[in-house]
Amino acid sequence: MSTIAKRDLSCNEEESELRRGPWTLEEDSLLIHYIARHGEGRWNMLAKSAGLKRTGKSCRLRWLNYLKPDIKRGNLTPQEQLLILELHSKWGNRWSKIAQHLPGRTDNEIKNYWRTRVQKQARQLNIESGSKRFIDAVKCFWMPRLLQKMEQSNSPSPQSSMTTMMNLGNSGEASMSSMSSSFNINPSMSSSSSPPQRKFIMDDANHFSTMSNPINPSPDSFQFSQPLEISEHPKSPPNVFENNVCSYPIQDNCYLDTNNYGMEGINMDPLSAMDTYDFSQFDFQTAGNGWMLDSMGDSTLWNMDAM
DNA sequence: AACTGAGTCAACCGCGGCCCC
DNA sequence: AGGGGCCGCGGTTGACTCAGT
Repeated sequence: MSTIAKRDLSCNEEESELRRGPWTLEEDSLLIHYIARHGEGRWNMLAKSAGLKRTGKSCRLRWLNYLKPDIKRGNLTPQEQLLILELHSKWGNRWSKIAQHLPGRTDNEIKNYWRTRVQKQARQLNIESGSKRFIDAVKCFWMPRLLQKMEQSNSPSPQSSMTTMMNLGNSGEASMSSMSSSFNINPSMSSSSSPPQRKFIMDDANHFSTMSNPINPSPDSFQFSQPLEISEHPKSPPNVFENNVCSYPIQDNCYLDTNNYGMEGINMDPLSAMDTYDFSQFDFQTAGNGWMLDSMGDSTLWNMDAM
């Protein structure tokens, strides 16, 4: 008899005993109290000893994904979303590995986020998630918008949430190490009285930097591990997807140039000429990339509020 | 108010790796 | 070496919620 058949048999034998479906409060309470007394692990034995008519697997899942005290509730923050996008670009669907770098978030939650939010965007763009084109779209549109959202939510304490993000990243090997980045964000570019431009720097050592004046740096509160990097931005309407370079304004007030899968290339220098820029002016280089324009012109896509 | 379709997320399932005997 | 049990991971499902009509 095959292993699988044996497994099925053993499952059938116990099927009448075992409960399935949503957990009740009583079951939750049993599990919580048992783990409080005896600790977690040995899930099959735990299930029996605790008097739960559940499989060890089910107990483990319930504990790790729902009952464990340090689990965070609520929506993923833009910082967490950004980290997920970055780590997924590096590791793919290694949800548990990604989750290790988002304290309080479970692999299940991250996986659900990816499937319901990220893959939804891919479907709407009519592209395959995980494809080169989709990765480009994530890098060129989604990440910068998250960054901008972070900046907006950061004020009046601009570095706090970014610092949080970097701390998250410091928990392991991946962190934000690939995000040697430099980008400027000026959310109020379109207003006549622009606030001081703020520039963010991320380096290979997971150090995050911010400064109010990139020309004459005066650090707000940060450490440098490398000389400040000041990115240049193009002064003319960009080419799009030429030699796989994604280079165009991402919003009225931001400009993005990326030529790789990391965030190394992200520049979000405000570009005053882009204030009134209209996506419809774009002359895409290749017909094959028309998908991007079509979809990006739709303001309902890549809407961070919907994430 | 009732219906419907889309979105969300907890839970289940199958598989593979690891460890012990 | 290999069989069996346990554990963890990633994919999938289905119940529930909510917004739109």
